[in-house]
Amino acid sequence: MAQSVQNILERLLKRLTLRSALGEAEQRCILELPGRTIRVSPGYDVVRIGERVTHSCIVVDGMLGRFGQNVAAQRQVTALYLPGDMANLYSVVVPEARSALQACVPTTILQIPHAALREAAANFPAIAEAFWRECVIDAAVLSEWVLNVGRRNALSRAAHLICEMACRFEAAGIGSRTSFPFSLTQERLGDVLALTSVHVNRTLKVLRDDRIADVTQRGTVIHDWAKLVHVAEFDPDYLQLRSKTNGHGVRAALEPIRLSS
Amino acid sequence: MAQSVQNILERLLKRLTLRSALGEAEQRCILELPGRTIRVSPGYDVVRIGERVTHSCIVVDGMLGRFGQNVAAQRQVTALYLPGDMANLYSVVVPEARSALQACVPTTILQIPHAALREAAANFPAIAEAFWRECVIDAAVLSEWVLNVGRRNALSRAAHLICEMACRFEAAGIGSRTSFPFSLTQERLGDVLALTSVHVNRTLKVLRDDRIADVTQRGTVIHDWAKLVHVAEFDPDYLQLRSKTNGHGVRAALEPIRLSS
DNA sequence: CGATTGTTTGACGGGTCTCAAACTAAGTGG
DNA sequence: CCACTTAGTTTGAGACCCGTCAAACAATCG
Repeated sequence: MAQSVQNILERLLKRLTLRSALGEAEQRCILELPGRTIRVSPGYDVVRIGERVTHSCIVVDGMLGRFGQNVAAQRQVTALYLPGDMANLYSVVVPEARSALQACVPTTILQIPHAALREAAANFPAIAEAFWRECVIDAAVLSEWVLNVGRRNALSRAAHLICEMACRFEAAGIGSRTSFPFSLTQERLGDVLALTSVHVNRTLKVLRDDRIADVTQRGTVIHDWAKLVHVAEFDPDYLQLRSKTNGHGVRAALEPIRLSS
Repeated sequence: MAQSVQNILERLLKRLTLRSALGEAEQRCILELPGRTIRVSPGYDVVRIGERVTHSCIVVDGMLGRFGQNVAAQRQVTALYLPGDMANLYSVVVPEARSALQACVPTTILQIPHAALREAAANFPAIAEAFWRECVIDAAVLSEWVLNVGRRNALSRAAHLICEMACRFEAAGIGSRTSFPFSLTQERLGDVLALTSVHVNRTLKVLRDDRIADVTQRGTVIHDWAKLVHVAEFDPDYLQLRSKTNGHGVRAALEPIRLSS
């Protein structure tokens, strides 16, 4: 709980190097980013719509959700951010917030000034590229979510969310693939899944009765991963969580920018 | 129709400078990008899922759609690209395609090698930032689409799509706000709106009968913009189509990267 | 122990899907 | 110029998934 800023930045660095190759100087630059941690309660708006954002934040502990809203005051979560995630890295290049960022549970965040992130990106093109890549992967996850909401029914959609959370919690080093501290009220789950809380309840009941997974206030436990994946039509590739910086993939692709800077 | 590569790059440059400040050298760099145009028929896959992409493409004429697919072979369009748009700029940093890119109508595209785009980004940090920003805005549009699919009914959803297309066609300089060449088969519209073609038909009929808008094979005509916007709950801000590079906004934000490179 | 927040369950209604068939438009070849 | 084909649009009937409304139940905290 009481993690030092240093620990958090190491976790961020681990996340970045999973997908982008960073040299020693660049890694040091990331670890030396300035920032201050704040702790917020569930429902607290870290960013409000229309606000001009000056800091990006890393989730240290807890969970943040990105929200859109229609006139009927129905909310729709468009992204969930776990410990180690840069929740609004994109605000560095588009500082006018078009969606809110809200704590889903008691949450600690580390706020890093845009100026520091820009300076890091300016000094190290590989960092600029890593930031760009993180934003693109964020969009890929969002893209999968459109497919989810548009083309899967409530059961499959809920199962898909659980699969995604399982993979992301595991990658973040929190809990295991089959048991992790993912717990939202059914109301908030409805905001994520585009369902009413009543239907969320019925859907979770099916997953429970079929002995596939339990999603409760005390966390999530998966009893039958294979069946869950099947119901969800889940393919984890889009999360880009498997390291690629050791093969010839990303590293090779990076070279042109590296060489000419 | 027979536009020169030069014309297309000028259109691209116009798009970029709408949202990012680029100096003279940077503008010249964009205009000197190499590429070749190809013409494809509706249904042609410019990019297939799983493919390793080596070129990004700009839409010259026609329209491209980005597709995801679930196991039931239901397709979901996650983005539409109009003339002047960089359809898969993101592939520069994530070359493994996670979704297909398909021509929706007869389409001409300009393919630009990743290497050239990387070199431009490496030589000019402002170009790297502009590319990053375009990807982030793409994601913002996607984010609005999640809200659309998740929280609006068929009528409102269709109206929202028409509003978005109206603004984007206008910004691209094609047709007018109330009359523009947006025409897809109702089957493809269903792929975009996450509806069956039958229900697309019924929905368009309501818009037609209420004298709000006509979407036909010969294009789209809007009869009552105010009513359409109201039905759609449309707010164009998320498209980021109004120039901001003349105020102190983006230009000021750019300075840190400019200065230290 | 009451207040509050969240979960669970039931009955009913409506928006969208499915299946099916008729209709229209455009192109092709005899 | 006219059958014929093909792709797309339009309309109807019935079914199903999920939303709405309502109320009981459970858990947590002062």
